[in-house]
Amino acid sequence: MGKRGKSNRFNVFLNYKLWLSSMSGDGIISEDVYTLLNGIRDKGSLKAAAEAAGISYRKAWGDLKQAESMLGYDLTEKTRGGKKGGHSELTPAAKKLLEAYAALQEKLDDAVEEAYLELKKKMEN
Amino acid sequence: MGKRGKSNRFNVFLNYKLWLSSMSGDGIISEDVYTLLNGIRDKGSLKAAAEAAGISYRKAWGDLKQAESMLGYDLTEKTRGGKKGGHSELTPAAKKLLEAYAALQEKLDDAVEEAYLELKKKMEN
DNA sequence: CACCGATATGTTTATCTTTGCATAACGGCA
DNA sequence: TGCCGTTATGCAAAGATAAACATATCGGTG
Repeated sequence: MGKRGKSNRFNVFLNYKLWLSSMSGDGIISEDVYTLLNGIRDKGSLKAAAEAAGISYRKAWGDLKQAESMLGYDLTEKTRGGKKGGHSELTPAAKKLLEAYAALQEKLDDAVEEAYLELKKKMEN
Repeated sequence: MGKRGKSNRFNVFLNYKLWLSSMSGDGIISEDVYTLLNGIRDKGSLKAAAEAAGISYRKAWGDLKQAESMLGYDLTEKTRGGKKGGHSELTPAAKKLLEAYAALQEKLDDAVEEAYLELKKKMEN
């Protein structure tokens, strides 16, 4: 089986994180927000979406509020009271954003995977 | 000049961050480490590199140590004492890593820029 | 109308990250 | 040998971030 290979393996993973910011850099729409929006679409409430995402309701609510204020339009339509206590659902703009983001993420996942393989190859020889 | 355009501009920027981690996810080589390595190559000392990067020496030293322990080999060769008090320089492995990383970053910058334009186009119509 | 469960929001705690401080070792040089 | 500037490292202090807690509001429903 020879003696090469196996010697200097580059055993690390390449990770990345995306986010949108205002031009001043302060406002942020993080990956958390996308997760939340997905959760809201699936569950119909911010509370349930926050639980599913593993973050506190307080933070989920704050993140969402900031995202909406940064974009300048609503991502969710919320109601209080009613038979189920209230609910939240996505606006058409939010649906569009989710769709566009999913495409973006898929493309970047591929690019990162490819770049990682190249990095690995360079580091292993 | 018509009335379209200008109405719903998607005035946000797409940002991203890269890092390497061990398979267990704990060890991390962040962008800070690459900045530090570049600084060490240019300045010849970790102290100067940390200052240039705008982080404390304490953190710079810790980050570097962790990166080296995670990779399993040294990225810098350091000496204490001597005429200038001591100095640090990159190992060949670190130079290789910097080179490979620069290529990776360039490729991903392009991919992100492209993805951003697509996202923008989708969101603006 | 009292209750329920979700939204809405301020306030306090806890957790995590980074800085700052202190101290030691090192090795040329005056 | 005493000084200088850098590496090396522990530990306490400060800052940033998120969780927890505490209320208040709302609107169907029993």
